[in-house]
Amino acid sequence: MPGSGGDPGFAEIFAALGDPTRLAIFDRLSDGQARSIASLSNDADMTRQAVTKHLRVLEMAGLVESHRIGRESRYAFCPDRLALARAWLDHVAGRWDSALMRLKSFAEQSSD
Amino acid sequence: MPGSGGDPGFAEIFAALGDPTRLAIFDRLSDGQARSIASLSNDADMTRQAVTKHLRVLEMAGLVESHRIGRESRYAFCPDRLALARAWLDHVAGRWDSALMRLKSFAEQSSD
DNA sequence: TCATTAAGCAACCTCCCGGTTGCATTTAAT
DNA sequence: ATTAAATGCAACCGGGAGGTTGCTTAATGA
Repeated sequence: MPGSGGDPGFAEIFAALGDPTRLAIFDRLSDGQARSIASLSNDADMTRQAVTKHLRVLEMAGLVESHRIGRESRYAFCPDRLALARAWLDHVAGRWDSALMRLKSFAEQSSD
Repeated sequence: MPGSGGDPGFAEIFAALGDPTRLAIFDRLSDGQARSIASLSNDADMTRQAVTKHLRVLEMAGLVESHRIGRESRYAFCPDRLALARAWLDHVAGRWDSALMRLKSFAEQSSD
C-alpha cells in the first residue's frame, strides 16, 4: 500500500534479495523445480551450511518454501512475496512518473 | 538480463532497499522533490550522521543522486536503477509463470 | 547389517552495518 | 563581525551477517 516506506515487511524482502548468493538461488528456483540443499550447494562456492543459512533467510522472507521428503528437504520458489515487492516498486515508480507529469504540464502551462 | 542471478549489481540495489529507513527515504524522495539531509533527518528517529550514511548507501547503489547547493546537499530520486530492479523481478516472475504454463499444459496433455 | 548420503545443530570467528559522539569547516543570516 | 545552520570527517561501539568446522541424527542403498 502507498506510504508504506516504513513498513519493515518490504525491507525484509529486499534484504533477502540483497545478497548475490541468495539472488542466484532465487533465480535458480524460479524455473519451478524444487531442489535439495545439497543440489543447491553444488554450484555455490561455499559450504552446505552457508547455503542452508541463506535458504533460511529466503524462507523467513517468504520468498521460498521448504518441505522435507525422506532425508532431504527441498526448497521451492514462492511467488507471493515477489508479487508484493514488485507492487511496491511499481508504486514508487508510478509516483515518480506522476511527479514528472505534473512538472511537465506545469512547464507547458508556464510557457503558454 | 536473463541468468543474471549472480550479478552483484542487482544484489547491491536490493541490499540498498533492504533497510526500513532507506526504504522510507527512497519512498519519500519518489515525489520528485529533492531534499536536504537535515530535512530528511527530521522525520527519522536517528542522528543526522546515520541518515547521511543511509543516503550514501542509496547513492552508491545509484538509486539517488546528490548535488550541493550552497551549504546544503540535496538528494534526489534517480529512476534508472529502480527500472533495472523492476526488470529483474519481472524476469524472474516471467520465468516462474512460464514454468507454471508448461506444467499446466503437461497436466492437460497427460489427462487427455 | 553396514556404509553412505542429506541434513540439523552448535560453537566459533571475522568483518561490516547501523548508530553514536565530538570536532572541524563552510555558508547563510543578523 | 558574529552567530547559527548544514554538512563533512573520524573514531568508536555493539551486534548481527556470512562463513567455517565438528559432531550428531535420520534415511537410503548395497
